[in-house]
Order: sequence, then C-alpha cells, then structure tokens
Amino acid sequence: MGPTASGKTAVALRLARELPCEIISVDSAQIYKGMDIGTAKPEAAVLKEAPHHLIDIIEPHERYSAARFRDDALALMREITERERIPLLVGGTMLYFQALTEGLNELPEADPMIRLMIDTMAAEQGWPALHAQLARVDPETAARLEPNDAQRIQRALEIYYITGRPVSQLLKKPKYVYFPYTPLKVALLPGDREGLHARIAKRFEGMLEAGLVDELKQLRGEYALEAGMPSMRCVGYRQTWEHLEGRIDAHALREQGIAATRQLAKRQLTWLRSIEGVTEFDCLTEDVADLVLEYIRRELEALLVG
RNA sequence: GGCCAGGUAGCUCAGUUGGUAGAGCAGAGGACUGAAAAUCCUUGUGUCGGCGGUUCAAUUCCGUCCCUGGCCA
Repeated sequence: MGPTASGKTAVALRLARELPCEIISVDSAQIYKGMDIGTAKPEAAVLKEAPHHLIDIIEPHERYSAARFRDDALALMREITERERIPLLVGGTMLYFQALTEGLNELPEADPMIRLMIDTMAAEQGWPALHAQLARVDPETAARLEPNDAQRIQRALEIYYITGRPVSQLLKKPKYVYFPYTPLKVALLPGDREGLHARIAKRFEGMLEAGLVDELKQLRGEYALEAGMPSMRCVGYRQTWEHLEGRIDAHALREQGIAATRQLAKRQLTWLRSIEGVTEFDCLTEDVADLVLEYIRRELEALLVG
C-alpha cells in the first residue's frame, strides 16, 4: 500500500521477479480501459513481464465498486493460491483493502434508476432538503452526515427505498467476514512530505507531456462520457475535462492537476495511518525495493517455519 | 540618473471614501460500508516594505528611503 507516486509499481516489479507471486492491482482508477497516462498505469513492458490482475477490467462509461473488488480479489486470490503462488496486492485504494480484509455488511447494490431519481430531487430541492427527508426515516444516519454530503445521503436514501429499512439498522447486523489469509501489510510512505510533493509535480507534468489531453480527447470520441461519471472524476481526468471544455487554460490545468494529486496523496496517507499492523518503509530512499524484499523474505520464512 | 507601476498570509491577489484586513490555492486536522483518484466537515495575527509627518486614530493621506518590474536617458 502507498499513496500515489510513492513508487509502488517499481517495488512490486522487484518482488514479482524474486518471489513466486502474482500481482493484483488495488486501484480504483486503473480498472478503466484506455485510461493509461493519467492513472500512471504500469507500462506495457512491465505488464507483460509481471501481469497485473484487475487492470483494464471495465470501460470508462461503466462503474465498479468496493464490493465488486472484494469478490473479484477473493476469487483471484483463491486461484493464485491454488497455483501455489502468492497473491501480491498492490495499490493505493484503501477502501478496497479494507473491504477485502474486513468485509462489508449485507447491503443492496447501487440502483441507477433510484440514484437518478434522487439526483433529480436534489437538483430541485438541494441536498439539505434530502438530508431532512433522511432524518425522518433514519435519524441516526442523518445525524452523522453533513447536509451537503451528497454521496452518502444519496446512498442512505437509496438503501431505504430498496429495502424499506434504515442503513443504520442494517449496519448493526454483524457481518460475515470471509478472508482466509494472513496478510503481510507493507506501506510505502514518504519520510518527507515535500519530497513526495516534488515527485507528484514532476509526474503530473510528465503525464501532460505524454499526451494526457489527447488521451482523454480520444476517449471522448470513443465513448459517450459525461463529467459526472466515476471515471471522469478521477484525479487528472477531471481537470483535463475542464480544459477540453475550455473552462481552464493549460497553466491552470497543470496547477490544478498537481494540487488534486497532492490532496489525493494526503487522503491516502490519512487512511494508511489508521490501518493496524502495517510495516512502513520510506518510499523516498533509493533501496526501498531491496528493504521490502528482504522484509518479506524474512516474514515468509517465519511463516513457513511456524 | 528620470518617469511609471508595484511591494498586504507559504503563493496569486482583493480591500480598507482613515477605525490595525480577507478570498482562492497551498499547508494542517477530521469523517468515511456497492462512486473512494469519490463525497463532506474544521482550520487564516499577517511588524499590510523601512523610517518619519499629519491625525484622537495610518496598512489606508503626505514626505523620504529601500526593493522588484517596465519605459526613457
């Protein structure tokens, strides 16, 4: 695990070369086909040498979820283990890691029609009005949500409309957690935040030079994309979209892209700090890959002896 | 050397018809269960370039000096 630009791919590649493992990507943006530059997807040569599962699995107009990730990852982990290899999960989407190891409560999946209906109501009345509506059917959930938290209010109402029961009640039911593995949790963290920021700036500039704008232009020609789609809300693509719409110039695209990536890294770091039992490595040191490899070898031996 | 435009929060800049100042971005902290690279919440004391003057009161007006940029010598 690690924030964006912490060098996860390089470390994973090293591990894949030295150990009998297969990589599973834990990344909510690299799942999209065609979104290569802006998601910093590993290069074709890397993917050929060390195949990554769960990359390029859906198209940019489709949607995915933490629950689907959990199912997909569990199925893959089982197959990989049956091949007598080690599943190596690599990515920065902390919610996916959490859903995988800690499970999710039994809740209905998203319903596009209901969401459309709720969005329409929100456009007319505003989210605070829907928050008030939620307070009538599920006071407990409404109390913990801000009146403007569109996404969570929508989800809570959606669950209520589908099941006729408040989310707060459904979340109280104990969840059945299936995760028959002993995970070795490794995090790549920047020893110095400024150092990561510098990397982020450089990387985003690299993406622009590599043709991020053209990539999105082409995707828009190929698919019926809209700004509100999850894929188009990804860091970098959202700003590039604004640029293609003529709302921001090239300079602003650069500035805002870098700022958004920093924010992302910050949120990822916050999550990482709250995860238990993680062994940390400074991603800014030259020999991180060696250190991680050494650590994993040692832990694997201990597990085998045990 | 002369003229002009500036010097206000880490950055870009507002503003105060004289009552010691506020946005965006950055930074910091937090929430999070099928969109999570998402969604949302909290957080701004800074010799308002230095020194003098006018004034009950100056960051605001005046003088002067320093710095930056432009133009002219």
